[in-house]
Amino acid sequence: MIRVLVVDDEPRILRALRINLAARGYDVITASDGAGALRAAAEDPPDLVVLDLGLPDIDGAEVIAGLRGWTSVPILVLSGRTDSTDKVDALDAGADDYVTKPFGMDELLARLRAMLRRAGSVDDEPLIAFGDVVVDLAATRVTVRGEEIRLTPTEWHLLAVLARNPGKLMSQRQLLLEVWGPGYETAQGNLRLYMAQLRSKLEPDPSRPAYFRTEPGMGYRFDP
Amino acid sequence: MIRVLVVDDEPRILRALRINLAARGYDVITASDGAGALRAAAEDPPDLVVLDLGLPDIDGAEVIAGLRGWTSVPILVLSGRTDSTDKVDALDAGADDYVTKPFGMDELLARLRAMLRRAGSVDDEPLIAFGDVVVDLAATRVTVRGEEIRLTPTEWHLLAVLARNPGKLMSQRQLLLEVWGPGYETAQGNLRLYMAQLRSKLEPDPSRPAYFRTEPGMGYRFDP
DNA sequence: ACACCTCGTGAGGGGATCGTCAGGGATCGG
DNA sequence: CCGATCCCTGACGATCCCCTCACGAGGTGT
Repeated sequence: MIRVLVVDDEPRILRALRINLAARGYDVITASDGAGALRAAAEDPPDLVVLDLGLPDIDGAEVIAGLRGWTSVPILVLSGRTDSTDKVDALDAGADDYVTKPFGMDELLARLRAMLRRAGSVDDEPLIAFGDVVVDLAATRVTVRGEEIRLTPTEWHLLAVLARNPGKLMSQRQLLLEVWGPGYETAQGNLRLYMAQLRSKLEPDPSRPAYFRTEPGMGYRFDP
Repeated sequence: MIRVLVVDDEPRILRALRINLAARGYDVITASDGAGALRAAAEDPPDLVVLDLGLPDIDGAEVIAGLRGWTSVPILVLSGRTDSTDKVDALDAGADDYVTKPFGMDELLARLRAMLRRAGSVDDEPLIAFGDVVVDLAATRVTVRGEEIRLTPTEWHLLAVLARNPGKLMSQRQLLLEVWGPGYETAQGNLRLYMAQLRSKLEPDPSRPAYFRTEPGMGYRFDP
């Protein structure tokens, strides 16, 4: 079953999309603001996101960035604005397609099919291995020497962001923004805490980390 | 270099696309009918196809099918028809995106970027190499003979400024302003210190610098 | 030859950052 | 109502980094 996350603050459109998508056999989950969308996506990763730009709480581009930090799920943006710069901004922020309201339902469905087709054909290596650890990003599972390890949602989210950027230095600000969202950029104590949790669960010798390395004053680096 | 195949029978549009794409650094090849498009794609596979539906010889859907038979290259369809069924047909035939004429050039370019991003063919990793040293600005990583070298934040900041201006003489005032910010323009002792640290970590013979050269009385020059 | 300036090098104190532990509040399920 | 789980906050040593100071080397003009 293909899971679709629909984000829109207008109940009318939300209802229309839910009905039409459900009728085609999609599993639909919904959110009516940006924070809810990020939360819903985190706890139950969808295969496709339909995102309205005119949300009441968070700017659309930030929602896209928040998703792109840890997932490559296809994102289709809905917007009432026909302004060209909005389209360019959304697409460059990481969206995959852009449809202006009012839209034809059959066209929207065709675009969703095209996105799913492309996402399915690109088989992106969802398995990341280092040491005795295997991380399956698609299945949300991590094992150490074959034993499954339980991670809390926040731990997993942080691991996903790091694992999708192997070898790259991630600044504290970047990590805080992508895991906790806007407004938590100064909660560095938190980041230290969860980094310690990840290390204690995944590192062979947590006191001397080999894979989740600290770059003092700059950030953290995941190095398989 | 990213190769784009543009297929359109209207010389005006063909020219506009060629100029705009070439200006952005794409390698552009063109065709003015379906048969030519299939031939051109076969003998020199492009990374991206922009396809007009109103071709004189072959129906657009057949061109898409002809390409899809052997390649998964992203296809963006151009069309003058706003009819919804055309969009659905084209997308279901295997196209990845659909834009109606008249179109905004910046929107089209943004859609092309989005498609390339998803296809995974954009990997612009600016690498700077000199001697045995490789500097990866995107990942914030430096290696010497394959061994990773740890740099402190200030060291990295200074290196980044120099590496972004290869061969150019940077005055001390300029460097101090870029790295330490306003108010530190007179801390030349500091600059000497960190330049020495960089040389000791990156130069083959730190006492006789080959890449980080001193221009007495003027400043420093990074020369790969 | 001498004074003067700029640059390179070394050592050490002050301060920021990091890892760790303990504890309270919120949520969920039984 | 109670226990379990998870998230966040605060405090504490330990570590690492940045800056200052002092001294010697090399070049330049008088």
